[in-house]
Amino acid sequence: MSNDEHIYQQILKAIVEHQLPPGARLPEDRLSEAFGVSRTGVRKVLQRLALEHFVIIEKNKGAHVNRPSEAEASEVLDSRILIEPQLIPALLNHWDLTQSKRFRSMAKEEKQAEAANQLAKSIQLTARFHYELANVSGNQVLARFIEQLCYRSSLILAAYGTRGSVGCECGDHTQLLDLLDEKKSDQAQDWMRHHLQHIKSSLILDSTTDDNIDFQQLFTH
Amino acid sequence: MSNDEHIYQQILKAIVEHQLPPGARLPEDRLSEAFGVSRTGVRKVLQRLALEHFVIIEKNKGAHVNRPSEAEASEVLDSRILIEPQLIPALLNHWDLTQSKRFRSMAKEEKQAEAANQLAKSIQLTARFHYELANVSGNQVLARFIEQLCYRSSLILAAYGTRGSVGCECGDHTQLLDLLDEKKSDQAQDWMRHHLQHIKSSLILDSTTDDNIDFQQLFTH
DNA sequence: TTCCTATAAACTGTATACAATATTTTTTAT
DNA sequence: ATAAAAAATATTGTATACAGTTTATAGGAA
Repeated sequence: MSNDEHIYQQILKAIVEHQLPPGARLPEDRLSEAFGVSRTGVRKVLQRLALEHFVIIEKNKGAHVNRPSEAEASEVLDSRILIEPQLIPALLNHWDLTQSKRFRSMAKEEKQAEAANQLAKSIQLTARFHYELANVSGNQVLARFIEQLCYRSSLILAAYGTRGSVGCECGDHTQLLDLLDEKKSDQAQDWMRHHLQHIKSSLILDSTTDDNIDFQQLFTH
Repeated sequence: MSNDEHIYQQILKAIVEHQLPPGARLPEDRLSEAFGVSRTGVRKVLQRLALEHFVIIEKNKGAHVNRPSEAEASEVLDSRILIEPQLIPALLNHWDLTQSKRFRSMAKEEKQAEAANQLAKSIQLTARFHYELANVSGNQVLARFIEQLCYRSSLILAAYGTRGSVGCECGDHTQLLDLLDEKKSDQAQDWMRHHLQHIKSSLILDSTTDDNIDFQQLFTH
């Protein structure tokens, strides 16, 4: 793996696993020192992360971890709800025992991570289950897009997730695998739709943001 | 518009409108001279274009305009076929006379550009019709993705399009607008699906690439 | 104290320098 | 004349320098 890619993966992982919370500043000096490269290298990575909506870069103010708006959160989930179920027919064309076993082992790992309260690992595996599944459909272009949306969803959970959100998201992926094994395309699609809808409704999207609190309403009763 | 954004738009335009054909090299010196900035600025833009699949950057070899593989071409069109029709229900929620007029004037401009054989303008307007339509659906995340896919489609046309492809792609967008005005959601979705399918099948995806010609088969008859 | 202002420190934006790699041209031997 | 080898040129990758901007700190007046 190239050096840039390594730095990219490290920072993305830290953001997605909520080590770097939304709003956290990312000074180029500190990062270049941490990774042992010049600012040139980290700037490149930060610009990529900005294009992918994981960080925001403001002119002369540098980069900070994105705090997704409610609209963004909603749209990312809606996009997944629209696309992921649609991938299932193509996915079933490539579905076989090997795939089934692979995903079952992933689902098992997920449950273990969740049981052991390993938040970071749990988040990582949940996202991975979805985008690896998208990948089986065979359309790389869509799979890459879904991968991005899964990572963005992890970031959204950091901002709007309830305590049990990640566990919720797990739901139980083995249910889906059962339907896939039985080639029940329509039911699998419905399951996926409801699964994602469930995640979306577990978010707290009630337009009370930190920096825009209506004190008048809050203290007048 | 920031300076970077200006350079980005200029180069993207040149690629999408087939001024810079697939395979064309993009030396940083030449570009920085042309735009009157240092290499730093153009590198940033080239890296963005690479992430978006408009150019390919090879280590120590620099950037050249991407020549999409057949698989990529096929997947980009398939992605549009999957998503764009699905956007129509949401789109109809925001559809009114103002929108209708706006798009009819765009469709008219398209026809004129095509009639006048203005290839570049024609390509630009055809892509724009689609991604502006996606934008009306209200989901910015999906709309931005569709915008990318539309531009990539233009690049794909440069590589695999037949002479009449661009004209073909125009089909007649006013037909769709008629269906939208009548709120015929299902028919509009079908129209969109067939429209995109038509564009896809107009491409020449027959695995005979320039650098892999089977001379044996070609001259043995 | 609290607020405003001035100064200092930290940080980003852009250009440039230099080393490493690739490409082209020239030279040399067969 | 052709092909291989060597030198010269061009191009990219990375670090660094410096100017411009923002943010933090300190000092002084109400």
